[in-house]
Amino acid sequence: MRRDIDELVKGKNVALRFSEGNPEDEQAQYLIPLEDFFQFGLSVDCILFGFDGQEIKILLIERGVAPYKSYWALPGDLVYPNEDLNAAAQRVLENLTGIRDVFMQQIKTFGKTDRHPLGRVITVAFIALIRVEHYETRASSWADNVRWFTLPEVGELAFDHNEILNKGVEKLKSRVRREPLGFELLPINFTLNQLQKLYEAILDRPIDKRTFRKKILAMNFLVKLDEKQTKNTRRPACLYTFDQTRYGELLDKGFTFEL
Amino acid sequence: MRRDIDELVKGKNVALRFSEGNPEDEQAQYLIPLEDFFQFGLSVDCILFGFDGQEIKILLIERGVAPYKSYWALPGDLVYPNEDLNAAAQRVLENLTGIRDVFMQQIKTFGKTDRHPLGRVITVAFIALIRVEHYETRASSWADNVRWFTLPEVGELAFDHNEILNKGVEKLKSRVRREPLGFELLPINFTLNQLQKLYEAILDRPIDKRTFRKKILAMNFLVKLDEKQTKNTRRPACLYTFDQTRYGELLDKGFTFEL
DNA sequence: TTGTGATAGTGTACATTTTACACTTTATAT
DNA sequence: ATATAAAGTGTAAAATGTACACTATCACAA
Repeated sequence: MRRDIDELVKGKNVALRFSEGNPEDEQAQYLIPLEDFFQFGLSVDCILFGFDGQEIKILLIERGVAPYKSYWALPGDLVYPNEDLNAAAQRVLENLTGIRDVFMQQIKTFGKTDRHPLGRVITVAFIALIRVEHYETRASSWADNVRWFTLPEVGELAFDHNEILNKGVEKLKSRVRREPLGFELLPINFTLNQLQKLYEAILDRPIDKRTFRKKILAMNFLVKLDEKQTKNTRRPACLYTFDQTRYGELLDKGFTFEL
Repeated sequence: MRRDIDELVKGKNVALRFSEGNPEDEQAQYLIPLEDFFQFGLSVDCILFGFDGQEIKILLIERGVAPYKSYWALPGDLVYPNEDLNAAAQRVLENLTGIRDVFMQQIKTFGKTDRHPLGRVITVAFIALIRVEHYETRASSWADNVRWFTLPEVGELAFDHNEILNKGVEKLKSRVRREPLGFELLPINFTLNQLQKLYEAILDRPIDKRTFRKKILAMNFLVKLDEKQTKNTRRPACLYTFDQTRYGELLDKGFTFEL
């Protein structure tokens, strides 16, 4: 993939030569000044959202190394040279929580020239949603400490992570109304009350119970299960599950989720 | 900003040392393997949308250099080491069209490992909207040729630019319904019929005239001007303009644009 | 100047969607 | 058996969205 890469390290002002097709063809060659190429660091940062039944929480790590040692930060890491962006983000979260195939979406890339004290490192930010029931956080070599925060608990973070976090919360709020993301934060089988509480937590406003149930059931991709909630103090609630296949079929017919 | 950078070129396996605060403090130092750092190329690509009164058009350039010489491509360029992402995108479009302060939004970052034949170059994609009345395209040192395309006219583009373009069109369609972007594509003063045609072109479906006018005027941020359209063949239409200040005030009151 | 043609501009009735609102049911725990 | 706490359900009024067809105005040409 990368050719003549040895040229890169021979000296600071060496240009990288690259030819396409016939190497004799002068026209097919061009020079790119090294100064302009392969100068950037690249990282991914993940805003990992969870839901404990009451509140939306965000997983942060306490940095164990400089820069920003002992600051709390979004989990993130440098991208490996042969790794896709999504793969890097998945890797970060797998190392941290042990979960594979986390639901994840890219939200924005942050690239201010001075955002990293070490040099020009740009970062691609993702939001990730997990079912809290599953997670098991692990300390990593980069982190002293790992902890779930509610939004108001979050203080000053490392790098530009406050800005990234704000963007992530904003995107979660807007996307959760137009895409069926909420289910990623609940157990596979959930009650309608759990779902409603989740939406109320994300959108930060109360929702009328009957209206909510009518709307969400009318969309016709929730399947009512025979089993009911166990371990409830009082009357147990019916369990539902999100039918991905049915949702896909609806999409094909031009349906758009909206809440 | 970047310290000890000379280390970078001394040899392939040298690590970059960085210390924060007191250099005596061992704890505050850490090593990053060179292999993982400053390995990436970074570019921006712009999807430049224009509207000729009938159809949405996209500006493409014909590449004059390898790779993908003589393919059509989105305008883009490598980001300078000390340049912010937005600044780079603005520069690309200023060089191409002579316009400064183009309306622009980041849409997504594309970073597949094999997307660039030269090496690992990731690109941050933007959509940009301009008033066609103003533009004056210029050939650049990178481009043989510059031309507006309608969407169906676009063939196979360089790199992964078809994928980027599709994403851009998708984002334009969804954002134009939730943000007052359309006005960026029309002259400062425009008629309601022009505005309607624009929406019909972007959303690719007919809209009822009376419904459209009622909706858009009810939002209360369009100002009817005294002057009327000139150079019309038949009855001239009233001109309107978008009142940015008024729109801002509405936003503060919790209003959300929706069409 | 007058007539004609093309586009601008307007209002209403009906259908749909959204909202607000309070009581009954059910399983559990005592 | 009974008390309790949470689950679950329907309707009417308001607001919003949609469909639809004619009149008004100016430019141009005769």
